[in-house]
Amino acid sequence: MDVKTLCLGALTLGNASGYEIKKMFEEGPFAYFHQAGYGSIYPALGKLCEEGLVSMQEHEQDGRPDKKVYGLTAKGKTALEGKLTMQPAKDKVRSEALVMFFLAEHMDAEHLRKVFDGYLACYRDNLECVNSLDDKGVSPHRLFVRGFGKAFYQAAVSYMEENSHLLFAETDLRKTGASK
Amino acid sequence: MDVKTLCLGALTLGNASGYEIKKMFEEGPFAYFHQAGYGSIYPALGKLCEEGLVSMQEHEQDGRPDKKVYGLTAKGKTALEGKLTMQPAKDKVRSEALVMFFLAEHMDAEHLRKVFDGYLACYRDNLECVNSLDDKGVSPHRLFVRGFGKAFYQAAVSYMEENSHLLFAETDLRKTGASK
DNA sequence: CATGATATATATCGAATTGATATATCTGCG
DNA sequence: CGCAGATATATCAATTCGATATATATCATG
Repeated sequence: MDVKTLCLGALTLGNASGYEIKKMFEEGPFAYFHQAGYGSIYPALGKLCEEGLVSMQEHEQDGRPDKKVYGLTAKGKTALEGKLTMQPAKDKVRSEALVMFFLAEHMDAEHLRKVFDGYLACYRDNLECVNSLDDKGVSPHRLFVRGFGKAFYQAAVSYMEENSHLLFAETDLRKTGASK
Repeated sequence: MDVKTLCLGALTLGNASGYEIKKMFEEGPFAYFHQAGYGSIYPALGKLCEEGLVSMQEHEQDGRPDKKVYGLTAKGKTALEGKLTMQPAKDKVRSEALVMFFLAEHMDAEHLRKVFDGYLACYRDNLECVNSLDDKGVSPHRLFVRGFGKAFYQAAVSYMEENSHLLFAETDLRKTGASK
């Protein structure tokens, strides 16, 4: 699934600028399961415009550069529906923190602790963030996706809270002599 | 974390060829939290060799091309330890299936069902696969990482089993007239 | 026994993506 | 008043992806 398809998908939520689409991947509805940066969004919108799959309207703004608001055309909607008939690729996770934990024996104990604390804090934030969303009026499909994210964050936080000893056991023993 | 660093990390598990490193990301220990393809692994190993961070030894083989087995040098181990002092980037998930579920209203009901069934089956496989691993003799750090994967897979499978109705509710109503 | 699929093994290449940066201005805070 | 952060578009080098090429062994299937 390329960024062009993702942009078409984002525009089904309503007209938006490149900047706003970026935010959908950063903090918005797509944040939990996909990402895209300016460097791929702006060229993608340009190409989609050329192909007639999206329309563009410039809104003058004082000071800031003109806002270019894109919208899905009928042709674009059809193209998106076509893309959605494919088989989705397998999920891809890339977690530098887990790589580091895996290689923890090559790490300084203090830094390991710092990385762990940051990682847990991050997942707690994510969880709190999803939990604070209002589900009223959200379509069941999207609640399914949101719930999936919630379940994942919850599982991650619980697991870390219950199993941190696996990462710190040896260090603790060395430092305190004995601790459970 | 670039592929060069990942290769150094993979080589801490023992000497390996590019092909074997790829498999570590495909089915092996890294499969659950990172990935890398030939197109990045082979150039990375070449560069690491030039920089003296890994050593290389060719093993003749009958028929198949010579196997090039790489090993971590002392300099390489130091370089890896240096890389592991950084702050890890945020986890990145990209799930085409979740994008599709999010946009399910634009999809054919039959295809949606097929995608869902495939997705659930895939996570069940993953879970079974991790559960069948033997934990004996594995260091606690690595058990932590493995357990994290297990927790995630378990959460995904349970969530999908319990909440599929959110994706199919409307369709079911249309087709059967009423079904809970 | 032939055929085809899968595994071993390295390597390359165009296309896509990342991540950082440049530019310019407004808003809100202390 | 200054400074950080938000708004907004855009580009670019470096990296990564995904597919493909090459060559052979092995294993199952009809």
